[in-house]
Amino acid sequence: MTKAAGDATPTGAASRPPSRPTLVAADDAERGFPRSLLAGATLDAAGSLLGARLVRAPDRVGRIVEVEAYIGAADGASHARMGPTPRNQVMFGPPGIAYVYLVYGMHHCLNVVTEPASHPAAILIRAIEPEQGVEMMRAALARSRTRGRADPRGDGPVARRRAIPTSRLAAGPGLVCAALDIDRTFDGLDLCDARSPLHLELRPDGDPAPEILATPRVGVGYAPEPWASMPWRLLVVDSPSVSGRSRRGV
DNA sequence: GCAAAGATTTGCT
DNA sequence: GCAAATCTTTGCC
Repeated sequence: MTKAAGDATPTGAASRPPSRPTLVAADDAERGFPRSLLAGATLDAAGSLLGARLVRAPDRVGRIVEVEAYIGAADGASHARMGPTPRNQVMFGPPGIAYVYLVYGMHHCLNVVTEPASHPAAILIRAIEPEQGVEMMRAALARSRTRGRADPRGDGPVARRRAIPTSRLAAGPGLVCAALDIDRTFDGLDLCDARSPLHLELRPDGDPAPEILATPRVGVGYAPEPWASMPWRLLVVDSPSVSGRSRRGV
């Protein structure tokens, strides 16, 4: 009876990894995001992703403004440092595939697998600037926030909250997934295929190349040096949507 | 089979 | 500015 109709959250599927969609389809680079941009060096690919669009079909779109690069098995901060496991196996596959995992037991994180198969690298999407489907993002965010929470005061958990500025709806890796309804069922999805419910689109022609700033990655203090200090968090300098609370993006 | 830590976010002091 | 919430995955006995 775990199949409740309303909330489709597969809480009971703990003992079994979620079924994955078909891995790499034919080469749809012509219509989707060019896989070749993700097959090369991860840091170059990360630069290509800034300014690109993340599309959640049918109508949610955001401009990618912050990413982090995890360059391979030797990277002491990467999940790939432990070798292939049930969780990270898609990192060891071909580029352009989504790697989605759960962190701290509650937040999902979306990565784009890079470099050829057998080289386990990926790029974490840390923040997007909402462009379309803002109301749907807002609703999804509210839903994820109140999920499973009691109502201790009785006046509604959301009642006292102030409205979140649109620019901050997806200003963090967990928020990106919450706003776009991304969970582990998206693990293994082809992000280069324009038919995927979640996919990438190139930066529009009229869009100028963003000014990029590099800083150390966030939350990787457990990693040995030099990995913990490598400036592999890339962000768009003038974007109001980069992660961080009251701090500015530096 | 059990224990520890985590690529985060939020709310309160 | 600090600590809690929450549960999966990994590492070790």
